[in-house]
Amino acid sequence: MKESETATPRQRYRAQVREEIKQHAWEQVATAGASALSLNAIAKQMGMTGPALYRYFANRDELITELIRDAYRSLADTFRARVEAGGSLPDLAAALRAWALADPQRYLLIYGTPVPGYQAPEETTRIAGEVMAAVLDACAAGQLPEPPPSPSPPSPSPSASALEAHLADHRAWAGPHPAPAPALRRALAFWSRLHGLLSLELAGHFTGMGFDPALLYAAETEAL
Amino acid sequence: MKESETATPRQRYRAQVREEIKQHAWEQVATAGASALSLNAIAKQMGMTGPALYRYFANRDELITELIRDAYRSLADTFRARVEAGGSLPDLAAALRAWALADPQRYLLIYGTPVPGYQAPEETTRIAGEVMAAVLDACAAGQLPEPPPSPSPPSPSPSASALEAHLADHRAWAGPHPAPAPALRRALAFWSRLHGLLSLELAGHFTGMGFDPALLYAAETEAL
DNA sequence: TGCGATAGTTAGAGGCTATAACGCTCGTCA
DNA sequence: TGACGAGCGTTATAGCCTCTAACTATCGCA
Repeated sequence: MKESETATPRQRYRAQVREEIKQHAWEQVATAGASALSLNAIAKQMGMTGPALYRYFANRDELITELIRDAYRSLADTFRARVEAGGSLPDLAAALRAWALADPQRYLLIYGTPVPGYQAPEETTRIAGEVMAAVLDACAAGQLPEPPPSPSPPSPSPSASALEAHLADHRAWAGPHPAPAPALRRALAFWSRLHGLLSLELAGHFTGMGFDPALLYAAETEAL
Repeated sequence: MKESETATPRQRYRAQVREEIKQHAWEQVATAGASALSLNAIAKQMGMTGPALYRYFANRDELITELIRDAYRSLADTFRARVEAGGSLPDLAAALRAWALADPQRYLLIYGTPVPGYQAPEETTRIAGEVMAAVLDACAAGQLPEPPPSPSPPSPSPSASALEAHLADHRAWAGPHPAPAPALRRALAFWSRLHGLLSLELAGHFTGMGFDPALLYAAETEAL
């Protein structure tokens, strides 16, 4: 709000119209999916002609990129808030499902099928990194500080320990995060398993199967 | 082949052109994704004008539906062959990954983001059921016939047993398959976990993270 | 051999993205 | 306070796309 106070009237108007465009864009995305988003239709809804929108977004891709950025931002903020409130991994899992079900197309916008040529800008990948960092925080928090090297307990399978060794060597994606290798592994399992369930559920692959996806989700959450 | 022998020349020609159209369609899908598929472009590649293709497919959706059906058919055949050769669950997992990596867009065509309004025809859901049946076969095969009701072994977590009880009551999706509840649970875990990994990998969410997705896949396969 | 079904054509309506060129208005600054 | 210029929105246009209508030409069967 500070910025909008100090800006010139022209800048304030511009920012306001951009927001209005994005709002209509979200409505279209929510109802028909990102692929059906039409600048022309948005302009008509706003009582303008199509080309006018090109004053605000260079092209359709730039608008979608902005929506993707905002979606990542929203998810990162949601996770960050949970983690700072002391949330554990199951808390994050529940938050993720709630966030996804609140607006399925928003989830699919960032984790759904990308168009082959698309390259996300640096800012987007940075925010995506924030999301992973929050997951890593939760994984590293609810964990034994340093499990002694007794190879007995629930018999870590060969692939699992091979993976952990590999991850210990390839932890660039975790940035400067101090999470130990088992936490890295848990974070990847969290991400991929829950994404698997959510994307199948949101894509409707469970409809008609009769069972309740929430129970499956809860069981997978607990298995982590 | 029998059919094409008994058919009239007209019918044979028609079937042949349909196949040629689908072949060009697959090329487009493989390079630019299903959303970029253009009947016009296909027609030009074949030396025809756009409207000519409407003699063979009522509209763009019907062509895509046919591609989806063929993709499911291909996956179901792949699974069925493995199961009949005595393949275990890890075998199916490896086959799934190979099938997905062979043509990522084909995988995403059936398991990627659907367009909101789309309703799959009965035949498609039936073939999708075949895929699940093969997984259920593998799950039921490599399993203890009837674990005695001793609630001790690796302490089944509350959510997991609640889920199994729920699945025992809602097994309509398994059809007449005789798989016990734990097998149903394993099949769903197989499907959702591996889909999670594959869709993230194919969507490029692992690129730039440095680690090898194959190792993560192997570890998850073993965890099943 | 002739006729009917069917393949492929052109023409065109209506949608989309995107650019170019034009007026008009609003805020700023002398 | 008044003039000027930046920026907003318009129309026109090009070039895609899907899909329909109407016409022509051809192929195969009776």
